[in-house]
Amino acid sequence: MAKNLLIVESPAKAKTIEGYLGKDFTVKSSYGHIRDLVKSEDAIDIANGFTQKYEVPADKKQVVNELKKLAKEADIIWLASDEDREGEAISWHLFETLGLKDANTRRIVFHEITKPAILKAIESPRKIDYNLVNAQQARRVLDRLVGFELSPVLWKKIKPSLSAGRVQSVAVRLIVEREREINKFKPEAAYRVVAVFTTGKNREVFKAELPTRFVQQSDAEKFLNDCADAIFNISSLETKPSKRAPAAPFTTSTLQQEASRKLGFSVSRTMSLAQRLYESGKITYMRTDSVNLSDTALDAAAKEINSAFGEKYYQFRKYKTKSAGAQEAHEAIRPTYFNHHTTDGDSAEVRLYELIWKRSIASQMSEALFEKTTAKISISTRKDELVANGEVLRFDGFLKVYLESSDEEEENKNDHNSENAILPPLTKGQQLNLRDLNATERFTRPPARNTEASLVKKLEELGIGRPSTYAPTISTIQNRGYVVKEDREGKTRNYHVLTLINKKVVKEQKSEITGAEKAKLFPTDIGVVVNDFLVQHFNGIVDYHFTAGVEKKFDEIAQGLEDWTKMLHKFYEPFHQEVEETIKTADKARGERDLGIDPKSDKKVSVRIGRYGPFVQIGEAVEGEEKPAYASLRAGQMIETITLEEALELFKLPKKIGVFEDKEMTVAIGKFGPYIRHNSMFYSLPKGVDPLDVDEKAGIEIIENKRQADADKLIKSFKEDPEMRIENGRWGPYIKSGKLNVKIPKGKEAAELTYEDCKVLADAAEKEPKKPAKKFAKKK
DNA sequence: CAGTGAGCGAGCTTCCGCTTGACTT
Repeated sequence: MAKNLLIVESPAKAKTIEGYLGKDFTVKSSYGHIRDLVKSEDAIDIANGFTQKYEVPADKKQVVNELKKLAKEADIIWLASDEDREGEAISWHLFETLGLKDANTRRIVFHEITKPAILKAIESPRKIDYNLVNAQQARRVLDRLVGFELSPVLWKKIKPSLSAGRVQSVAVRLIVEREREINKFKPEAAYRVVAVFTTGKNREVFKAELPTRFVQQSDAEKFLNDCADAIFNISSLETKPSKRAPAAPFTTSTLQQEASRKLGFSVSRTMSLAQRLYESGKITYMRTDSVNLSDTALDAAAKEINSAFGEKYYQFRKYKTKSAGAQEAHEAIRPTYFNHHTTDGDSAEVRLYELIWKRSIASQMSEALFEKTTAKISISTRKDELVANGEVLRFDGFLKVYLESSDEEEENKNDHNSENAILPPLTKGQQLNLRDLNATERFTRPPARNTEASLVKKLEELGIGRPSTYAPTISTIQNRGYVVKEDREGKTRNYHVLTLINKKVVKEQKSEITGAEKAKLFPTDIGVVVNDFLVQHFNGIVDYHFTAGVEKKFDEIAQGLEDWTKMLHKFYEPFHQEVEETIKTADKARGERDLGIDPKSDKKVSVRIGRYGPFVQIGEAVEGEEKPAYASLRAGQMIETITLEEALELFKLPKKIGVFEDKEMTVAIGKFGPYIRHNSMFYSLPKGVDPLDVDEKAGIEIIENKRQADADKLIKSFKEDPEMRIENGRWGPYIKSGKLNVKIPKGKEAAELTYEDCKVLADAAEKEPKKPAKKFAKKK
């Protein structure tokens, strides 16, 4: 029988440690926190020093019971939860809930899961640090008070079931404010001049650019004309060495960012893949804010670099955390075994593993060395000089395995930049042959919309949220409908290009797509209304620096410099006052906006949020008079930005366009685009057709075309039941039984199936359990 | 793939952080 019970937070960790400690130790996991505040209003007794009422949630009862039993049988209980605020609280909750005794309980901590680290920890146990526990309680209580007092204000003033909190509300605010910056942004055009020169016998080609841009087209044109007969010489040539150092190994946040940029993973996908790698022992813990590598890891990395790449590629490095709120209870995310350059598993797992391996290995490698060359080119007819930049890699160093990407790079990838190309051999004074010269109109860019990962980056910079909550927070603000992750189509924009051809300037107009977005975060109307309400009435809470401020207080509590109940009182009293005041005095917020007057009816046009979402209204509801006209906004339209014209357009549809086979045809726009409704059937309009242009004749044509296409698809129909048919689909034939599509089992020939065969298959398919509507459906 | 948009009232919603499943494809 084991004499010792050691409890950690994660079962995967428990398994590893059990292997290190031998049979005198039973190592178990608490699966994170084992208790939480009760859900009801009496969870916190404010008048009584913020006394808390805790309960063991249903899904934790089993764990707690097992731990209780094992604790009774053990001589010594080792509480080995993480060494941070939350970890200390977990130990305290375990102590309380399991009914442990001071005499045989030991609190130990370690930062890395290695045998020496754990043995060392066991040699120097301590007591539970109640200052740290108090800091956690203050954090927990403050979050509950903020969340559970603020949310009901929203239910009263905006809509039921809404939520607000210290973290999520700031996340939404970041998205709303970024969207406003983008809407406000006015792009400025200027001409960028690029010249292409040839040199030497082989007529090698390189590009040079004018450092200044011309706002006026006439200035750009004059420049080009001036160059028509000019002589170009290298006026100066400068070569400077430069170097680049590798990035620190991954934390949760940087892993999410790189996996998003390089692999296109959402933050939750990254985390669940990382969890799988962690559970199968391939990487260290994936929820961390530390950039530290353990000594054993450093040794292993050094060994691997020396043997795989050679000594000159190795460089010992120690990284310091940059994020203010870091608690560093774990190591950085790294492979468990540096000599495993790749791994098995599905391709996403493999790609994430390789990313982690490369980043970790590169972090202990030498700098990359470059030679940067800048050539200035004089123009005999102008004072301006053209500049050509070249970069030559002299030693690859860490670039042999890994190059960190950046958001800016993503931004610039459309801009055909000539920067950092390789220059041919050049000499000072050398005369160059001009091959091409043009001036292209370029526009300043609005600030970039956030991706999930770039939002995580900002939250981390502000010290808001923790590694374990970044992914859930991003999901929450989407699930609440405050923010949507969407693709949006761009708009066509014209720009001008001036080109010097045969010593004459030729003007050309070209067009490009601008503003197209893929998987970016957009605020919704309800997100905007909730945010504006919170900013107006609870500015202190949604202030970007609120968390940083309270974190400072929590640190003081943790150091025993501040009393946690005093701190909470100081916060709570004015906050609660604000809540009461707002409930009493604030108006209901519907985000209403007046767009102007409808020229046809002379009535007021307004938009606001209704029960079913945002809608436009023409006129006002007055008793005894005709009801106002209503129309819902379409996807991509927002209260804040819709114009009067766009709003009035909404009333042109649905439109009756005529009669076909004694039934009316109606054109409307639905979730999947414009369609014709006829005899309870839907017919999508062909792409590019304006629904307002569709008349009776065009409508009939569309319906007949669709019927013809359906007939072409038909393989077989049955007299017994007109709803039952076999059709040719994209992936081969299938049975269509009413609304249900049924796969044809392998080995059966579609054309030979009888009605009875189809009926049996369809009935079987009907009985099959339907997949749930959402992955994480509502909790009961 | 609708068009809707009044009011009342009971009963419900909601936070952040620490952990994994149990589900699909």
